[in-house]
Amino acid sequence: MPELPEVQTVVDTLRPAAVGRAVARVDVHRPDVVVPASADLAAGTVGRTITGLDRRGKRIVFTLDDASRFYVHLGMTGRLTLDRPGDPLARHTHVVWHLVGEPRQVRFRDPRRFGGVWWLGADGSPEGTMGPEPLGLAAAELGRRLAGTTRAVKVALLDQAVVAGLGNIYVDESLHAAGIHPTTRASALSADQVAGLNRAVQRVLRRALRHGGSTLRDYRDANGDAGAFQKLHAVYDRAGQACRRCRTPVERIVLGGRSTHFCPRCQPAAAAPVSRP
DNA sequence: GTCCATGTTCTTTA
DNA sequence: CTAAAGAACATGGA
Repeated sequence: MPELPEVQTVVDTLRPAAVGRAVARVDVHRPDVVVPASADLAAGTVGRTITGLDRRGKRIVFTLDDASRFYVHLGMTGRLTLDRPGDPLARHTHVVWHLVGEPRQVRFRDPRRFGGVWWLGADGSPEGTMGPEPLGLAAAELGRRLAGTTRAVKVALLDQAVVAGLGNIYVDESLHAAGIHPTTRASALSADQVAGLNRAVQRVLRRALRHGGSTLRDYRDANGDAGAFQKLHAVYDRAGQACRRCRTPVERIVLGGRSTHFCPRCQPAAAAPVSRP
């Protein structure tokens, strides 16, 4: 479910209820969603106060008053929601945090379990090999990162080590907004194309943030509300439908194993695209 | 039954 | 050796 706009919206809707609250109790219904397996999430969080809630890439980072941290990744179908104790516990709810002085509890639910909870302690970092945040990124830096790979620009932008936070929806939407064909080799982009792409990424992400992200199926913010940006998608999940800019039918191909949507008129094929089957 | 899905990581291939 | 391509993970909906 989650790319940068969705994850940021979860953080924004969860923060007022969570930050400043002490953790009264943690129910771990499914211990194997906690990484590493040796971590004791309950022991590390009960009695601590949540002092920070932030997003880094697609990771939701909780900071506690003893400087220990953990992050939640929503994977494909994960949700972090605020629910009343009386609300029925949905299937695949793996962890519940009870807070002091906040009637709602924080529930982590993830049917496919591609997501999870990563315990960092006081010394660990949520960074990993993640690249920079796309909002505020300089075009020259994006250009340096794309120049280093011959992969299709679509595939390169999905790589969290290149830029953090983009996923299948926003890569397709950004490439459309920039007028760049998804099979174009990343290293073959001109400086002008990179600059345009950088602007397009930021414009698309900011618009999506204003609309609370995209809800295709699973995504909800912490209050359980769906996003609205899916109604404004130009190409994503719109194969065969009219491009919102030029009315040409949107095409769908597979790149990097992922559905890829583009407008053949707005995004003309490059002279030497990455070959595809 | 089939195919597909907002993601990441491991394995295989070139 | 490295980079790229493909498979795998687990569940549910169309």
